[in-house]
Order: sequence, then C-alpha cells, then structure tokens
Amino acid sequence: MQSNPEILVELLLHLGRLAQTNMAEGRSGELSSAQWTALRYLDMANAASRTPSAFAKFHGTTRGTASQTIRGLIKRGYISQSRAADDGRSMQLDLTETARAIRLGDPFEAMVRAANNLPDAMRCQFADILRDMLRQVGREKNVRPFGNCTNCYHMECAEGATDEPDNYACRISKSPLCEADLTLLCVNFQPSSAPFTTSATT
Amino acid sequence: MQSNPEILVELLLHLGRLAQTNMAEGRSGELSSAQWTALRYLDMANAASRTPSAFAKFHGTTRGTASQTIRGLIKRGYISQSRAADDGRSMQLDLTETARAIRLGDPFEAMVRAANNLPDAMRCQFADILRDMLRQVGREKNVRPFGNCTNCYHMECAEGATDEPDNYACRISKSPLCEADLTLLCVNFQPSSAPFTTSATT
DNA sequence: CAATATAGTAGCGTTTCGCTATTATAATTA
DNA sequence: TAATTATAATAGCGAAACGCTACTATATTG
Repeated sequence: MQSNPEILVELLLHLGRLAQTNMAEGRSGELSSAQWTALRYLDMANAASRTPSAFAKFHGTTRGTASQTIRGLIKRGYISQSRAADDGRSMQLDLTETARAIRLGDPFEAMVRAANNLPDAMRCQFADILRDMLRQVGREKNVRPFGNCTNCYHMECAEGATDEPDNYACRISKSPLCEADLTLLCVNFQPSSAPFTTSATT
Repeated sequence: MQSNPEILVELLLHLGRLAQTNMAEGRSGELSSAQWTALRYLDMANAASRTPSAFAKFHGTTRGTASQTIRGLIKRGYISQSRAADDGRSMQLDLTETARAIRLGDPFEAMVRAANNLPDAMRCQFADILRDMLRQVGREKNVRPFGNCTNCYHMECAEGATDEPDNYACRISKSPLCEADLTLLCVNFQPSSAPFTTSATT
C-alpha cells in the first residue's frame, strides 16, 4: 500500500537498529555492536580476508578502529591471531570455538529467525532487492562491494574443466579454490559483469 | 538465487551502515548519525510525538542520550524548543527552516534515491516485507512499533461519519485529527488488529 | 492534600571511534 | 643489490556518544 521511499528507508534503518541492540541486557558484559559485526564477518570471510584491514573495509571504518575492535575480541579469547603465511605484515584472524559458541547469543539472531519465517520466494526476492540497492548505494558512495567467488571476475576455470570445484582458481591469490572457499566473502571480490572503477583510493 | 537468511540479514545491516555514513566528508562539521535520525524523526512525527522521550523510544535509547542528541541540534539552530501546550513537563520540538534545508545533505538520501529506482511493485513488496520483519523482531525484543493513525487502534470515527477526514478523532489525545496528522508517526500507535502487550515496562 | 508517576536535564565515567604517527614487511625501481 | 615507495598493523591522543544516576518540575492518582 504505502510505497513512500523515505518511509521505506526509515523502516530499513529501524530494523537495522533493532537487530543490533539487545533490549534485555543493557549491553553489560556483552560485546559491542562493532564487535559482533567483526565476529560475524570473520565467520563468513575466506582466509585472505580475515585480516584487520579487510574488516575495516567491510565495516566502512579505519584500520585503527578495526584494530581496536579486534583487540577486545582477542583479549576475551574469541579470536586467535597469527602471522599470515604468505604476507609477513598481515595478521591472520580466526574465530575460536568459544566464539562459535557465543555466536548464538548475537542480538542479530532475532532477525535471522524473522527472515527464516518468510516464505522462500519472498526471502529470495528480498535478498535480490537488497543486493540491488546495495549495488546502487555502493556505486554512489564509492564503496567496493563484497562477494564470493561464484560470480567474481578473478575466478578462472582450469583448462579442460569439468564441474569439479578443484578446477577453479583465483587470479589474485594465484591458488586453487576448494569448495568451501567458493561461498565465503572475499575482499578482492570484483563483480564479473561490471568491473568496479577504483576511483576512490584512500 | 541465494536465500541464506544469515546472509540476507547481513546484507540488510550492511546497507544500513552504508546509508548512515558519508564517505566523502570524514564526518567533519556534519551531524552525527543519531542527530540525522532525530531530524528525520521530527520531520515525520506528529506534534504529540515530537518530544525527547518519544524520540528516545523510537531510537531505542535512553532519555538522557536523546536529550543530549537534541541539545546539539538546538545549539546549531536546527530545532526550536518550547513548552508543550497541554503538558507543562513536555518540550515541544520543531524543525527550523534551516533544518529542512540541510535535510537534502542527509547521507541517508542516497538510499532514498536507490529505493526510488525500484519498480513500484517491487518497492511496495519490499516495504511489506520490512514491516513484517519489523513486527516479528519487535515482538521478540519487546519493542513497541511506531505507526500512523490510518491503522491505529485508538482512532475512532465520529458518528454518522462520512469520508471527510475531520470526522476522525484520537482516543488518546482526545482531539480531532486533521488530514496531515493521519500520515505522521505517533508514539501512541497501537496496531488495530493485534493490540500490543506492554509486558516490558522499563 | 499527599503519594506516586512521568518529562526533562545535568553530571560523571566508560566506551567507541577517527586521526596521526610509528614500525615492520612487500613490492618496485634505479 | 640498494634505495624507494606502498601497504599492514598498532599505539596514543582527543572528541564524541552513550548509559547511568541523581535531581527538579509538572501530572496524575488515591
């Protein structure tokens, strides 16, 4: 009935606020909104993207702030930190088992349940619309999108390829991709259809 | 294609973050995210709801924080403050003309443009889904919904009513409603179908 | 008229976040 | 190979946001 775009966006923001706050406990003893976001991100990102810098890009903040957010999680034992194998500057971040356990208490889960209650078709369309808007807003604000290998410009098929996942490789990391990698977020993602113009390099 | 609910919610949060930050200017000289939200809220709310307390409820924060957010806007001349006519404790907040002018620079407008680009039917469905999820999450987190008179439990028709808007009245404010009021957000909103159980009274 | 509830605000401390170095490692080039 | 430039991470500082606890003023209720 109502299709006023301003109200629509306000609804979306309202939902976003609601998803990040846990009314019950006044944030006491719990993690901050930024820290929950970091945990979720690290759970969704491939190895090359589990670094403070990549999270900073994802979260739209500075490396300094990201580093600080992560420090708190390390102190609490939710993240383990190690030097990256291929790049001595990078820190490799990984969720600990404790972190996976508390993920269930993420205030964001209430919204996951709500999304699960939607009929399948509606949920698919919902996701499509969100992706479309994200693309539009991202272009306007010069923010690089995140995505996974399945439709990434940098993915290539080995010659004489069959459908075996082992036959896929990434031109950036110069390494073959295992099946699990294909669905994980990657900081190097480039939409295969329309390569992104990196005009805004900070 | 993908309908993983977790990714869907993450998309939504990502979009919300993007909508609230202006990448160009490093937040300098501009308003905070909370302050933009206050300006938008005050522009959408009816007179009875343009108070610090009502905004605090809407924004999911405390009266103290809301008061502080608003203080900054008053200092900058974006909000005028006066005693409410019917309740001597309440402060009546109103946007100034200056505020309406700068509303155009709200980082949130990029998303309004994106929403506007959606086909009409899709935008309507999008809004419906958002409302549905808001209802679900709100119920789970015990947050009262905001809405307008059009489907509010407290609205009543005068006897022998025609379709003239003058014939509507609000049982809470005990006053007739002018046409403009009908579409504005109200802190006293109660869904007409399923009255909300106010079990969580702070 | 007394007791209780609500609206708003001030003040304090904590936390978050952005910004500016600074250090360490990679990549590039002379 | 040596020098230069770029990138990753972090420390430290300051500003701002936020929650919490009074406290005052006005309404409402018994």
